[in-house]
Amino acid sequence: MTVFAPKSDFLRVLTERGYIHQCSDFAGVDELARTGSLVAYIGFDCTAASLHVGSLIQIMLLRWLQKTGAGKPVPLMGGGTTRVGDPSGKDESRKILSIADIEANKQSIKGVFSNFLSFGEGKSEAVMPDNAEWLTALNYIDFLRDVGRHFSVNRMLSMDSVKMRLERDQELSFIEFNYMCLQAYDFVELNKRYGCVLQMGGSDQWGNIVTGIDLGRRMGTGQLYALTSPLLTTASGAKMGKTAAGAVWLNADMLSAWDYWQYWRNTEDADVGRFLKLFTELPLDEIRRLEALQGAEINDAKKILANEATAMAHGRAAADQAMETARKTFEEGGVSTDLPTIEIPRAEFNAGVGVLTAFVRAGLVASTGEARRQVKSGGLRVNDASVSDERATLGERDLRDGAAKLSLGKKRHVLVRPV
RNA sequence: GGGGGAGUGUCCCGAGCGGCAAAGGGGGCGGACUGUAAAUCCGCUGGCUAUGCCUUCGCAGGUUCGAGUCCUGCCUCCCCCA
Repeated sequence: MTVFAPKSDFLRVLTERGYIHQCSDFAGVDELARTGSLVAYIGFDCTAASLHVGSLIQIMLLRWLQKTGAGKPVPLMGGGTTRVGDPSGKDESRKILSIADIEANKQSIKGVFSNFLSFGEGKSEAVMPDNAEWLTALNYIDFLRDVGRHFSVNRMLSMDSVKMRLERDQELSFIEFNYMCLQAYDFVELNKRYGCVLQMGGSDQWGNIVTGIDLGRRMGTGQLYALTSPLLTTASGAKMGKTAAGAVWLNADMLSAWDYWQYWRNTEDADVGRFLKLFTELPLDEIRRLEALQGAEINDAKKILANEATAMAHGRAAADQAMETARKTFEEGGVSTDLPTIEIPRAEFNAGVGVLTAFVRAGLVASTGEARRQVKSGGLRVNDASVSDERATLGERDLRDGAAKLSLGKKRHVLVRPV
């Protein structure tokens, strides 16, 4: 990357913290950011009911834009484009979601942003449009005449997202092939509506974004800009945001603050510094101190990472509570009443609930068969005592403060409480 | 339209002479070692009221004591020819 000394706080922060993969024109973006007149958007798919950690870096871009006073963040809901499906970076066609599902997903996703951005009509306050607002109103013939004529199929065929599919003989439907045209058109439309001149996104979006810049020039928007963030993987090569239990969702109703905190707490040593820079707002000199910690001491840095990241997504109170629960559970080996809890009717409990069944009910294992296998390898514990008899039952003697602690492995704990 | 090939354990890839709950990977989970890390090593990786029973190899039939494996039809995908 070329050496560029940004004058704006926005680009300086992004550069220092490692958010930038490519930018079409550093100086141009820098100047707009410096004068506080940078309107920038990032599109978000509505393919699931929540965004996950993989989108967090994008959300942070918008947050820094607002926080540094560089301009107006525009998180764009892809209510329209999600009906089409983006082929970028995907091997296979995406299944097409129903319009009702997309709408429900959109509503659910909207909530996340209020934790990260402040919305309003002010110059640096965020707005959240949905591209369904203009895309669904398009008339096919008009669109072809006004917009379609600016696209070269020759060039579209040479784009990585398309080329990859063609080379591997993988189906690329016409509807997906059109995705980039719609995304490009979004950029132009947002320019008209909000004076938006910068589109940001993951590095896999570079082609789509540049296509939008190009369309803008042909349709008279004036100069537009692109800025992409690196595609994040963990130090050992795994994609960000996926765990055994599934994606690391940002919505509290899909992943509890406790589990979210644990996700960050379990960061690999080699990632701590990088993640502190990207996913917290701690000052850089503080981060340098934390990432320099050696051996077991780096656990302190991970706790701070978990705390800061959780506070941003779920609030400071939820983060503090997760930390306290973790302290009691892991450092004192005790029972925190704030652990995830399931309830079992008193009568059923008194009649005797099999341990295997209890672990299934707690959601720690998928079936009694799996529970049985875990018993064999010593993975199940009740109140920290290893389960050796698969026919044992839970009873009054297992209750501590009215609940029994079931554990799978060393990290996953659930309380069972008779009511 | 004609010819050829493929679809396997509901995460993925992939072997499979008529005796198959089905080889081997990857991923994942558990255990050991540690620091709730990484790396490494070991075990497990259809379901159940469980020495048994039930459901699995694209779908539906058929042959057979017995079918992932053989036969027929259908669906989907790929390649070659038109």
